[in-house]
Amino acid sequence: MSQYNPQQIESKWQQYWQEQKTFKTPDNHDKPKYYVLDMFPYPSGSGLHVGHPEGYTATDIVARFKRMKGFNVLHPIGWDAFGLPAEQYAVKTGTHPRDTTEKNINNFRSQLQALGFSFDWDREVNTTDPDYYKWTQWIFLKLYEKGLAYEDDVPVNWCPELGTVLANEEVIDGKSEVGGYPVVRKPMRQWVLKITEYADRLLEGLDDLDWPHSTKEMQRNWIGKSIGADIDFTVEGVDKEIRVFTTRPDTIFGATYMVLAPEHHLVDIITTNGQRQAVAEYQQEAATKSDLERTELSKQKTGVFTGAYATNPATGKQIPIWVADYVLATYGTGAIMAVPGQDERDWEFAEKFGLPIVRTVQPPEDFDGKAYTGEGEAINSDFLNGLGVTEAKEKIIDWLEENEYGKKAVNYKLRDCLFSRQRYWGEPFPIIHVDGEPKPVGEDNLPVTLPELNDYEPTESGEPPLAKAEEWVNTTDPETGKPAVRETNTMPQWAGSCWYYLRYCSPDFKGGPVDPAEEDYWMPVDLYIGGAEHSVLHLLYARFWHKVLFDCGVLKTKEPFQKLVHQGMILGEMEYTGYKYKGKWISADGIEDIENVEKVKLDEADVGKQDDQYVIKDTNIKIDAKAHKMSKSRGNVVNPDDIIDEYGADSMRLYEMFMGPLEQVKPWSTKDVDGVYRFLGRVWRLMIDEDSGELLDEVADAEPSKEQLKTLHECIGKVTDDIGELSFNTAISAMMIFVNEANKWDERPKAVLKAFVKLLSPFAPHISEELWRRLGHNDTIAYADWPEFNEAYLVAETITYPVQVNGKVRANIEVAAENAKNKEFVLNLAKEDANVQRYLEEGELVKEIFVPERIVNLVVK
RNA sequence: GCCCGAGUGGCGGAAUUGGUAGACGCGCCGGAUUCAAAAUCCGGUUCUGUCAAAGGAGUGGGGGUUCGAGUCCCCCCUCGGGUACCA
Repeated sequence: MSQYNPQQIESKWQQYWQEQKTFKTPDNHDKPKYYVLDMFPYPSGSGLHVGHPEGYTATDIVARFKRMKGFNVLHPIGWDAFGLPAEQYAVKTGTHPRDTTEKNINNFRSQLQALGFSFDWDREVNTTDPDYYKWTQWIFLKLYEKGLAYEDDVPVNWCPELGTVLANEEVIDGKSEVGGYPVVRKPMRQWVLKITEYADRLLEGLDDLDWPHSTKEMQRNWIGKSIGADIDFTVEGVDKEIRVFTTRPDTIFGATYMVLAPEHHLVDIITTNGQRQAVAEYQQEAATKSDLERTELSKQKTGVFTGAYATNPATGKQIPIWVADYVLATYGTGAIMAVPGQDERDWEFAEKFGLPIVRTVQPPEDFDGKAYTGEGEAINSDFLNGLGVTEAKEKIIDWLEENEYGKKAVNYKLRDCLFSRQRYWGEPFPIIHVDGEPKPVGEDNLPVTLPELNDYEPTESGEPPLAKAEEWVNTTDPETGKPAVRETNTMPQWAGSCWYYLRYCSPDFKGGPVDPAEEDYWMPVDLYIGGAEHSVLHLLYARFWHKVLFDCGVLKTKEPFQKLVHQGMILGEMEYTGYKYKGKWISADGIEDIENVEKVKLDEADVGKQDDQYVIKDTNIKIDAKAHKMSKSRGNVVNPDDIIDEYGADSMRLYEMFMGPLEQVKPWSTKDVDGVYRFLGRVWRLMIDEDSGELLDEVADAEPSKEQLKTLHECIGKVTDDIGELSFNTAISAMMIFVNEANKWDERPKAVLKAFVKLLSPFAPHISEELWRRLGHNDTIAYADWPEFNEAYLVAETITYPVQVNGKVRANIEVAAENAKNKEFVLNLAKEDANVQRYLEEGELVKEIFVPERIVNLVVK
């Protein structure tokens, strides 16, 4: 008895690969290289979910394919292992985060190995390893030296109860997501990275990258470059000017008032005594609102008059200055000239507070809205009248510059990024404070390692946990011998992931983050696969660091990731939900309006379909049918281990690739795994006698027939092309077609079977290794030559032409290959067909369409 | 609101980029094998119609271009993702 037994085969070959170090990256640079990278995982306690293997299988297929195509392949993995969960667990249990992390990594590693991924395990990196974070710190020092890392008081979401700073998404309605404690905006001393200095280069660099359009677009929006003008308005009676940024300087004649953000530094100076109290109250109110609240409550504009006036430099008129929180302190100059005629927000505000509105762009006749933001001729604008928006902008900027009222200016939405966290489990900063001033510790003193602590909670005064390690904190400046205090903040989780792809090139290099020769050979990453949730932050920060290291002369490449692909999320199984009210089924529409509706999960067998609606079978009671995101709380999480136990890793890999296009969101369906499992069974039985376990008698050293070669080469062509385009689902389909065909053969030439096994091997490596061995090879299939596609074998003896009359197929005709391109011959044959003739008789033949080897269309009137 | 992306059988999806819509798989129906079942194998499976054919309809809806449209153009609807007072 020797049926296809994945469990046996898979552990055998996984062991073989490990012992033989089959996937060790070659040390020499004698071949073309290919660097294929996955976004490395955070090793969480719950282990792998089915989303991880999706991207990893895709890259593994490409890695294995490229090896067989003769490339030196770098295909590494590692761990993004700093982070909050291990620290929170430590606070609760006292377990050192290092121990938790190590345990989780071991679990992840064995899960990944059970899937048969061809990672080079000798190149594993771990962001929490001092040998790794030494270089994270080293890069920070470079940033510091270049003036790109600085300390600043930044308002952060401070939660006194939790004693920590929270990210915006961790704050809900002014309360902490965990525990529901109040959160306040509080300025704290933080490390900040000056990413804004690279805004233009980060924008321009996108052009040449082979990335999803939407991802590039998101980065562009995030950087948010806008071109306009800075204009200074003088304040009446105060020797101050207010600078505004505007993208519409052409509308300045319609600027009927100004607005300052509540935090603007001039508010206190210009406010008149009469308005002082009202303004102070308004500022107080604004301070207690979070950014989110300000925008969410934005339906109603609020604001107060400062009592002060400025002069509009274009009109010479006095315009009132208001304070309102719809102007953000953090964008532009924190002040605007308000042009209600051409700005919806200004219109809304002007309407509410009775401020004058002047149109300076002529709206089209049929325009019935309020503010008009489109193209049009300038009106009410003196010397700009009659000009289009673009010309008016140019002219007014010239005028502003001549009269020294302002100048052309560029602004970005992008802000410098907060780089410190008040936490333990992160990279310590290589910074000491001497006489209250920050000072780098010097390269020779790296790494600055994390001290041991007894507990991981922040101090009562809200200082980070590291402040408790007094012996560590209090040190001396090695240069001057003066007493010094170590920085007690740590770096955020994303620090380590900004450069890990570089470390893989030379994981043991002692002279820097990456060996220049290795970087020169391996970089850039040729294919990077990971989730779309990292479209902006990770990918932008990594590009930023990369460019900084380029400027430092550490790197020769300008961009890290040449081609990027996002795998689509895998949702849970389709769920059918019916609704009951007072014990009776009710239709799914309109249930929002009814209270006490009972949700009932339905089995697929009880579901029917009427037109486009899902219904309870044989009724017309509508139900909901939806696949949801996998989540513990929903209880629809699929564990890869279970699938491997039942079907094997090869089936798991194959199924995830067969589900649909890699980039698409798709619902999981365990019963569909049966399909690919059966396919592998058929592959097995194509060659192996299940009774004896030996090769079948049909498997022979015979010359392949023409037909067999055609079947094989159709498969080679399709699979080769499809891997190149990451269309794994159709590649698998092509292999299924081959096997369905080959199973009919009485004689199965070894040469054909071997070629097929090679095609299968990147997808289902374990069964392929096993069959390769049984077909008479003693070495691994991993470096076998990829089969050469030969189009000559595809030539068919006859070609079938569909024959249309007026665009509808009325017959199919067989034409011998030698006549297939003979237009006259084919058309005559087509017209002879009895059914075609019936339709030709209905009128006069006016046109004949002949597309060689495709179609015939006869047009009759 | 704005910016992307997508709508194809009962389900996941395919379609050489303008050339026979529904490949491949799941499910379902029928048959073979079996004492029986599992497993496996063979056949069928968009809807409608028919003993069978011939036909007719059909890729979210409406219009258009074309000999020919799932594919190209215009308008609309629905769903998914991102973003949100960025002046």
